[in-house]
Amino acid sequence: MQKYNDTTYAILGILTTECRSGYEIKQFIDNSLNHFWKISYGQVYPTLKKLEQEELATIQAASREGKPDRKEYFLTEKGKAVLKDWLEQPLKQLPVERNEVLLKLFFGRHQTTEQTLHLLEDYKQKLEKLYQTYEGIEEGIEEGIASHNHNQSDAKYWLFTLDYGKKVTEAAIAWCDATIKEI
Amino acid sequence: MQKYNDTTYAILGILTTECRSGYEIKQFIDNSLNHFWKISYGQVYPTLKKLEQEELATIQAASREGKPDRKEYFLTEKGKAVLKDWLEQPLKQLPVERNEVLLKLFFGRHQTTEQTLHLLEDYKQKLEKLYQTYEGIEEGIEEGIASHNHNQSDAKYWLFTLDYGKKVTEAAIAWCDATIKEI
DNA sequence: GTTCGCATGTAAAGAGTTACATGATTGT
DNA sequence: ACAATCATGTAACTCTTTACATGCGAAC
Repeated sequence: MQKYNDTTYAILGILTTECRSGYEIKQFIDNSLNHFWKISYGQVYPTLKKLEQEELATIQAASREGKPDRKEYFLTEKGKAVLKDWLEQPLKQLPVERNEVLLKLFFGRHQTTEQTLHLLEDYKQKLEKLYQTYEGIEEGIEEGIASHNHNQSDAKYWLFTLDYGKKVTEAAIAWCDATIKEI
Repeated sequence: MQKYNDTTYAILGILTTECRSGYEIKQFIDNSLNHFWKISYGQVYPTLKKLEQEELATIQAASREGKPDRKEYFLTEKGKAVLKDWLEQPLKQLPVERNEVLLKLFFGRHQTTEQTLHLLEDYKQKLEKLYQTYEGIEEGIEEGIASHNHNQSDAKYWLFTLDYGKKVTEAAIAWCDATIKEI
């Protein structure tokens, strides 16, 4: 089976929800996958175009009263098969996550102690803000369940991914505290 | 002051250690920064070339008995100033770290429970291996201190970055365990 | 002589961001 | 008129990986 990139699989997966247009997909990623995935319109539209060319999805033009026309995409059987196949594939090697803070800290000898402390405090603050973002997304998902806006069995998995973000961010914040004390 | 990319700053920083050649820089990154930074020869050599063109470093050809010739790079005052300036700059926004596991888990509804469990167990195993890699790097740094192979005050910061990797990986492993139980 | 580690490099392809361009509809 | 939101798209640029090409010196 032909290989696609993860961005393609992400969009393929989102098309199993009620998201249908490029605009909506981008919104969805910004609101619900933002803790571990992001995407720009510069990727969304070309990828959708490719999806149709490869017959993984079909397009339907939709005029909805009160809003501009849009293109709605629907997975084909082939599209569903490609998604299913990807889900079954073993994980690739864990990617190295580049971290600007650690890179600067690594060269901490060339900074003053104040600068290093400031770096860590700034990082900690950003992490705390991130944590709050996660809580916000979590609430959004829970509201979505309550108002039946999205599939209940999807929500379960969505909450798992959020928990990951929270746990890992907590650990990073704790490391900041410990390192600030040790410097 | 002109801006460069983080890869350039990483190399600039490494040139403050005893690493002098492109080959050595690549080795160093693979051995000591591998938990939060990586680089390919396709970046190393062109970046070094640019460093010289921009007068951030000078080249010296070096013949060492028993080994092929190589080019040794030395930071200029301008190079040191650029590095220092970057260290002082405030952090950019935290990047979104794409995570293939979370992406697959997000679409867990389209998998069997067995598949999801397998995904998480595979991830956990990879994280444990990663943790061991960190311990290996840590030992390497400690040996480097003992044998005076590298600057003592560098080592302090290097160990901080490793601790980060360990703490965050631990949290991820704990999340795997908790999620496996909950599924 | 051939394999391994040391050493330097480039070209092409792929991935992703940014900035731009366009236009509909609704509310103020 | 105008701003805001919804909506689609492209071109240029940057960054990175991969694959290839080359060659020295040592050890077996």
